[in-house]
Amino acid sequence: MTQQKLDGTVAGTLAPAFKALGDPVRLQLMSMIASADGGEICVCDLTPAFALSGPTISHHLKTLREAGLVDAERRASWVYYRARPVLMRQLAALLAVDDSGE
Amino acid sequence: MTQQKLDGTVAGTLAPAFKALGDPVRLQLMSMIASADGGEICVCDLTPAFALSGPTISHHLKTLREAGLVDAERRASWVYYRARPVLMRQLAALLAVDDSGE
DNA sequence: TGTCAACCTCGACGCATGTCAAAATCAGCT
DNA sequence: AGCTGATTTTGACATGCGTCGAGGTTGACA
Repeated sequence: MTQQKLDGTVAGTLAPAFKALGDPVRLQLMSMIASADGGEICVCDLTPAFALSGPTISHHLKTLREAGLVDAERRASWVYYRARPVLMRQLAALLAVDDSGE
Repeated sequence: MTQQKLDGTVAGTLAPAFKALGDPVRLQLMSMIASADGGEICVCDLTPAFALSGPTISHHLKTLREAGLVDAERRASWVYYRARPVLMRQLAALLAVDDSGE
């Protein structure tokens, strides 16, 4: 009887992060940001990679920001995004733990 | 310039799985299923663990099923759910890869 | 001060989602 | 056949989400 129900607080914290990754556009944005050379990438390099309007990309980036998956910093005219690996590691760890019983 | 945009097909396949995990209830359901003793667990053991109606739990289980995260099998009057670790490993691997540049 | 480019916010539009009660299905039992 | 319990489906409702165009803010530069 090891039905380990995840703690409600943990679930409430991690679920929004999974949710933020649950959109193909945001998943691709996240992969571009996380694998960017120098650890960061400008919005002006992200936007033209998609057939979507600027506001829509901005909205998705805000979602990733609010989920705690990325950080943004303005320098001069450009805004640079970088990944926050701590949270990503938590997500990966949770999936691995779920996996352990098999 | 390693802005590795995830392939659109991959993103379209994996995003729904992340999306399915993007709800606290489903995340807890998933943890109970994945860590269940014997690798499987009955719906009748899942439902009372939440302050939600039976139909609502059934709906969330269907979402997990359609995302490819779990399998269901009916035996006698009861339906048993078990995790599909292959997909979970893909998700974990993607997060780890994103992480590698840091 | 004015102008331009980059980026974000606002308001609106359809569509998807979480939830429930009610009804349907399924399997065992009498 | 009929009853009972377990699970899913259906129909409905309110809320949330992805998208866009229009407008606003910020910073550089002349």
